[in-house]
Amino acid sequence: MSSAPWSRDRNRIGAAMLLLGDRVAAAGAEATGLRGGAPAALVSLLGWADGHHLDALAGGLGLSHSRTVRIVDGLERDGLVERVADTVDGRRALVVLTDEGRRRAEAAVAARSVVLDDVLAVLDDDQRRAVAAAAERVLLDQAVDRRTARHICRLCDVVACGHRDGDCPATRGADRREALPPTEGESR
Amino acid sequence: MSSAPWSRDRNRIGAAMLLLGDRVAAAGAEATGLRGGAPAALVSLLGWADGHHLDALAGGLGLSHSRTVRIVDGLERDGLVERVADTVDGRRALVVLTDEGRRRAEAAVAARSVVLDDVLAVLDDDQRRAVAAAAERVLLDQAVDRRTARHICRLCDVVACGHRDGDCPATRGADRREALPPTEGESR
DNA sequence: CGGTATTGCATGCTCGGGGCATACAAATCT
DNA sequence: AGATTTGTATGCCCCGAGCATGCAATACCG
Repeated sequence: MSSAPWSRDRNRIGAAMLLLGDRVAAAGAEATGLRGGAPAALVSLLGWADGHHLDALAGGLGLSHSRTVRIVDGLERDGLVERVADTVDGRRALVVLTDEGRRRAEAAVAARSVVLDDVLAVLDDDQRRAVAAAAERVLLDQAVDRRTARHICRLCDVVACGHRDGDCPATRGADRREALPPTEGESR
Repeated sequence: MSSAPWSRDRNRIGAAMLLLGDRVAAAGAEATGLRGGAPAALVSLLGWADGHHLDALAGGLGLSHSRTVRIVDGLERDGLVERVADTVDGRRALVVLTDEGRRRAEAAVAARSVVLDDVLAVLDDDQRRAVAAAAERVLLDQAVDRRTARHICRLCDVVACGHRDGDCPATRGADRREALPPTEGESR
């Protein structure tokens, strides 16, 4: 059997990607009871933004400052997040997860994993590994800077991702491009 | 090098998927000058919904009837679509693409292809084939019925997809589940 | 054949997400 | 101290999404 034309393969990849995106978004919304950018905000907080100031979160989410303010307002209203004043710089509002917020964020991450498992269950181990290797290559290639990397990783399970031990492809790709010292500690 | 744990692979697949989704959505919006569900509506019209009534389009897009009405309103206002009365059933408003609408829809499909090519360019041929094979399997597995299949295919390039010659994985998957005669022409 | 139910489209309304422009507060510069 | 910069919050608007409802055409049924 000769291989299908690339246009056909390409289209299938796009369709499967769209399906996964829909499912993941729905799962995140259901697991947190939140919609729009709020689930991603929660997960990003869990991953890297906890205790950071509001603008850093906005940058990582790829949202405007004002939008991020409203999202944090909502999370605070729901008791998932607290604003604490930065003792060093009084202008800054540091956003910290509450215990309940952490639980919700973890639930969102878990829900995403469940969906991915479900959708990918039909593949065999070799296929899953092949897709993962391709994904790693794509991430290394596409994460052109740290801000982009954080945006890509806005729904990541930071532990699984490898963020903690320097194995996150997006971060690695970004560092390579920016020629930062690879041990640089997450800049502002 | 031993293989990475599945949780790590899974997360990378999810991240790459999210990246692709963002890029495709942005490209569709830019190519059409439209936002929200409108680009998908155009592409679905081009693919299978041209000349169908409004509710069919709503079902395929996975949107409410009223939302679809507004989207069609907008497309009509922009001269991309026309409502024509169904001569058989006077209640129905058939939605047909104008020439300009067809051009826009084709532009959206092309933009999606460009993005997919760009993102996947870093892979070698074997990897692309492997990912495509995995995508096909996922689609066959996940398209549980025709409505779902159309939703999955709402951004598809219908020619490349294989819709026209019975090679669309989503449609095949749906037909298998619904045990419909495989040669059924599904409306249109 | 006339009345009722169903189907299909359109519209008013509300909710919420998103961003822009702006106002305000703290810190830094000169 | 005043001026500028940086960070946050708010008013405003646009638009996407759905629900409930209204209305028209068709289909069903006595």
